[in-house]
Amino acid sequence: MENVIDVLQERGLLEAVTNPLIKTAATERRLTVYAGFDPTSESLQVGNFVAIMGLSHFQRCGHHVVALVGGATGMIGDPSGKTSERTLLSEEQVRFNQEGIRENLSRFLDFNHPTAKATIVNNYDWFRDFSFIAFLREVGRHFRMGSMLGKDSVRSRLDSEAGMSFTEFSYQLLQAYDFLHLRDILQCNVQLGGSDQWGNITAGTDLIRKLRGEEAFGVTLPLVCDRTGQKFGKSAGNAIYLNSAKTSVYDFYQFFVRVDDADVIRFMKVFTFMPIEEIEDYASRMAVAPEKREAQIRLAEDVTRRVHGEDELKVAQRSTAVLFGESMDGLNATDLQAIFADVPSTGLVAAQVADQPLANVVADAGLCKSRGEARRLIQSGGLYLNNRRAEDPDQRVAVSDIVDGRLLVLRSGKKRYHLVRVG
RNA sequence: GGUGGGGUACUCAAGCGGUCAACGAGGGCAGACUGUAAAUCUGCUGGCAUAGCCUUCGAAGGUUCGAGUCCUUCCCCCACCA
Repeated sequence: MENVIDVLQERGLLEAVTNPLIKTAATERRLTVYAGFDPTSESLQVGNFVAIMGLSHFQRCGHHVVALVGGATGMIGDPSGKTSERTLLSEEQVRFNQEGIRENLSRFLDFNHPTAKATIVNNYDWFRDFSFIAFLREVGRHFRMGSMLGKDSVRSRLDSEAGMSFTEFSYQLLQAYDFLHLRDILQCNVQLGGSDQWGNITAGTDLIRKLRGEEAFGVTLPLVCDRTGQKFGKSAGNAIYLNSAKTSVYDFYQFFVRVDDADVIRFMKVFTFMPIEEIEDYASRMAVAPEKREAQIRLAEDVTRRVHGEDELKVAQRSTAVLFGESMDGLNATDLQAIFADVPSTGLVAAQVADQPLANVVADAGLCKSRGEARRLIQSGGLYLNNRRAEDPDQRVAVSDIVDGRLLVLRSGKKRYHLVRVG
């Protein structure tokens, strides 16, 4: 069995460890590692993928893994909303989101593995009945102000204009306690997290050392950014989700197809299990013929297959072939519907479409935020109706534009498609 | 609690009573070019029934023919002091 720390390092997935002894520990015994996920949405995002891959590598190397849903910490983290209703609603929402997240995770972690077990827990379960007074007496007293204030996460906030509330300041105590609790109930001895989690993780290892006299480990993963320094996982300002109801398989696939040359090799190492040699092979071929974008296509294929399955991948690939290929003349509504199955779509009644100003239809369909924006898009030549550029901002949708009386294909720019179902 | 500074559009940031839907920069969107690229150049970037109208400058009032700009109260943030 490979050493998981070596594997992470080789793939550029290792930022730092709290204690180098973890490397020998990883070969000598079966570790139990946990990573936390905030249930702020019913679906994880591509941004969470790094941590998932991290856990996955641990499990593949024979260690136990624990995915923690931050039901309690998630509630603290978000200060907006109304206090009285919020707690109850959030609890339901968190339960709901936990299922979505569990579903996401089950595609990557093996919950039925005979030896390397995977578990999912929710920290709300142990924080719910933990009173503030009890928490201060049992946990708070072990934390020193000096070290709490010394954390980068705290200092940078205190130095900024935004400042920091006590609630946010206390967050590190909650996460430290999570680690301690998981150590007690599941013999968890490693915490995995993004590099921004360093302070929270060391708070946990310190607490365990102090109260249990044991050395627990922390491993941080690099924050994955693209070449422009943007945090990975956003497309046009929207997060890319792992759940196809929130981000269509087509958009998901396309997101990876469009990865920049400068990032694609690194992303292959991070987001796939492809052997390093094979990845290097793509790197050398890309150096010769970058315009073929073989690496991007392979990356998109690999990730889409693992997240959404073979069948969904095929549909996305077929859609891509048509959408970036020929004109759509000669295709009927049924063909189009199949091809555009994964393209975002909106249902509108016939009266909202036939003989209506194109700009209104575009706005109503949700392709643009407002009619004014739709008009500007048409004026700048960026709007296509059934793959033909719209020329006039005042033009109306002709009945003959509606394919088989059922469908309208809108496109903004070169690649953002939107389907209107007329019914 | 005291003193001082500050809250302007997605973000940063101009704005010294009318010429402010609000300079500029970044970001975003679109066009040309291209590899569904990068770089570059160009246009747009509050809403609408778009030569016009409506709603915005922390909140609410007030002064004024007219307020993002002046006054009052309140809310929030920052710094220093306690």
